[in-house]
Amino acid sequence: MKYDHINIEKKWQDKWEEKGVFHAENNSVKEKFFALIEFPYPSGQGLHVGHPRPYTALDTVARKRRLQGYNVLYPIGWDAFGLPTENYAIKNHIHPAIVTQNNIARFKKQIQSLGISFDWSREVNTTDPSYFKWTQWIFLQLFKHNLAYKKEMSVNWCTSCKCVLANEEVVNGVCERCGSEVIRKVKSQWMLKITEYAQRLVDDLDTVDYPERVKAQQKNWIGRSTGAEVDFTATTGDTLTVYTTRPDTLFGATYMVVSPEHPYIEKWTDIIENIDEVRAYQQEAAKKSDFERTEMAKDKTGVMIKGVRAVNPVNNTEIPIFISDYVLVSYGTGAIMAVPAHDTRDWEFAKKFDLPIIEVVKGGNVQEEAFTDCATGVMVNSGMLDGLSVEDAKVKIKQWLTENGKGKEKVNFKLRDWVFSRQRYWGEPIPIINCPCCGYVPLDESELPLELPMVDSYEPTDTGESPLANITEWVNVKCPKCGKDAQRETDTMPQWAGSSWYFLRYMDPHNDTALASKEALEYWSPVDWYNGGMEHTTLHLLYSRFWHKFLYDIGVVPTAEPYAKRTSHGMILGENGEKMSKSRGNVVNPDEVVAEYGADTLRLYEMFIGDFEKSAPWSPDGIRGCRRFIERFYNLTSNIIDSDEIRPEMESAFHKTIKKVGEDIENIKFNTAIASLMSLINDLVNKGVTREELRIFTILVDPFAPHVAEEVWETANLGEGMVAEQKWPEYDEAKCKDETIEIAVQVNGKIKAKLNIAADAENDEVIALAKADEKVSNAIGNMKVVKEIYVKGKLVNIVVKP
RNA sequence: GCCGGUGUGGUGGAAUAGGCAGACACAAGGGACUUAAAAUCCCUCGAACCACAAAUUCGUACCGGUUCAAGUCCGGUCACCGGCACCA
Repeated sequence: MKYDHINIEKKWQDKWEEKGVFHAENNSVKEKFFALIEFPYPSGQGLHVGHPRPYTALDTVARKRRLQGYNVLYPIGWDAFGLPTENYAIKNHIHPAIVTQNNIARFKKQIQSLGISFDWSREVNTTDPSYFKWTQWIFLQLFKHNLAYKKEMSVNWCTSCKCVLANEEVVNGVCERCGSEVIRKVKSQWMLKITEYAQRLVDDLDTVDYPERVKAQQKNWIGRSTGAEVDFTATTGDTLTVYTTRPDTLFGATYMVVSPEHPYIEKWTDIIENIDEVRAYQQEAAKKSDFERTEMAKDKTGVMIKGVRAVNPVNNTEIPIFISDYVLVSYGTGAIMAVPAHDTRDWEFAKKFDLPIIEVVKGGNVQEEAFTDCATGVMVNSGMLDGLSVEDAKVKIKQWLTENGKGKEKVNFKLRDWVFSRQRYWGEPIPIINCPCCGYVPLDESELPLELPMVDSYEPTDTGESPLANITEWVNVKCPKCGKDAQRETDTMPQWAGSSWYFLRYMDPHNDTALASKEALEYWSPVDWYNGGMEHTTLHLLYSRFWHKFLYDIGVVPTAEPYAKRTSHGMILGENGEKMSKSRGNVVNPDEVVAEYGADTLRLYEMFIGDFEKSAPWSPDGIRGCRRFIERFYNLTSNIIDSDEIRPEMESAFHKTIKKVGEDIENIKFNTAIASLMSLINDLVNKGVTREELRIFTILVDPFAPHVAEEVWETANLGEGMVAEQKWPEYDEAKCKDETIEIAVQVNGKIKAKLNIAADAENDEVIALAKADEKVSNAIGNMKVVKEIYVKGKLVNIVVKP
């Protein structure tokens, strides 16, 4: 019997929607389960087969949880602001809003053809004013709590997008999005103080269930380090503070280095004897991008500042001060004490400039190379620290510094504040008015949403100003505070804004008096299970945790963390094992797969292709096995034994499969869950299937291949209603066990025979049986038995000696 | 350089409180059905030895260790992937 996937899948998709079986209830006494996927950016390319992998995975979980009686919220929406849409709009002279609308329509049609159990009644769209009203509202709260501020600073500027980028968006010195060169540009930017939350963003990772690799990457990115600030006194009388993680090596500091941007250079202009040389070096450094500076890391450059020296507070030694671009202005204090004996960078610099190298931790040959692997060493040449371990020396010197007013313990982070403005049209306008008298004045909340003006030209400008700046009728307003002439902020928010809180909107998507009602937030928070890509670990995931913590602090949301559990899917690669991309020509469009094999086959294959957390290459051959499974399942309906019971000989197989499939789904081992269903169906095809067996099997298949499950349910008349309305079967642990089992018998670890024994047979009994076996006794021969081991249900090992 | 991960048949991948390596599937080969093909069904399928079978030996990147027993644990090496990187 041929399986007509085209008509059957359409039929059930319509029925599900008609009955609203996937709609979540907001006022339910049932236990809730909130499953979340990263909502897609509706690009012009449409879906490729990588998109459905996470959607299907959580759909499998969501469908199973519904069958288990949970009130499941599994929503979707569109992260639709952003540059690709805007660039496409500019090129083709279509308004980005129209482009967005078209792309969404296409994405929606594609996704709906997959039969994912999304609650479409809660669809959100970040570009919808009723949505971004609340994105702007959150920004205003951040502003009011001094977490949003404007700052003149050197920023990453993409020469092609003509737009500022966050540090996170610069990859290897080029724009993450378009691959163009990124240069430094000094601009006034809106910033968000994510650094204020750095410590909590690290600490609270202990309270959530994320994969270790995700936690590690976030910690790495936040880059917490503990050390000390040490005050050196310059010969000018100024205090020059450095940050170090190795205060124990203070006696080994033979010179200092300040970054080219350090403010003391200005201050000391008249004192520095070689100021021209210093200035020239500053200018050279300023020309280089951050990337160039780090690329040339190997070769240290710098200039000694003549006329000023610094005094080491522990031994009053005068040491020289250099400027060098290997010291970054943006980290610590922008100045370091250099300990060449125990730091590779300082060592290289000291060698180049012929500076003294003093060993302060015993163990290496510091004239040959820096001895950095010295955490367990002993202090030397260090006055009061001599003889102490590195660990103890750290404690003692910090104490000394504090007591003598020469420094203090200090924690530093690599994380920097979030550059939040973009000089583009297609983003949320920042709801701030710049008044010459009152400064930055927040728009009154009653004026939200502040919508984008409809314009003809939204091309970026070369001057670095937002295209909104040219629209004078929009820009020029009266100051809400003093009523005088003022101007709107013309920068827009980055794409990360709308996606930093979208999961909250799903809880109550049509609310127009709050981002979501208190009741909805209380009931649905936190997200129970969030699946997404590793590429968002340091961007979206960190940003949204930051916003959520802020919303928690001001009493808007009930939990400190937004996501209780996070999982990550591997990519679907092209047939050639490379990442799918248009330029590589290895993109597989799900539409074609759905047309040829059906959505169920695609879903099943995406889950069967391999370990969900690892990437796997697409195989046009591999998918055929999944289609075969669907057909074998469908054809079971013509092989039914008229019985409403599980046959005794099938009992353990069914109980085991129920257990395995259920556990594997929760543990994201979809591939082995499907393998166990395949094993069972192979048996059923041979032995036939009773009505009850088919009923159970169909429910187990449903989370993976819901259309064919419904069709089988209906065709075989297995029960009232749809499969989607049934109860997930329970298993009985006692019935998962077989009465007789096969064990292996080894002699000295080599398998000699297989034995069928009763599962509950005792040690002695099994060993006696094993020894009675002809092959085993031959192997033992007349050697001496020294040990007999029976591992219950697994094997026997008889250890013999000649 | 630092952090994280991975390494198993022709292929995708199973198997870790240490216990029969290769489940499940794909591809390939052989057979049945068919005028033929497709589909379907049955058989074989890590390697060596061998006419064949039985038996034996080898085999989870590499070297070594612990153990009755190691893909799994420990020490070391190599390769690849991802992230970070002059962060003091």
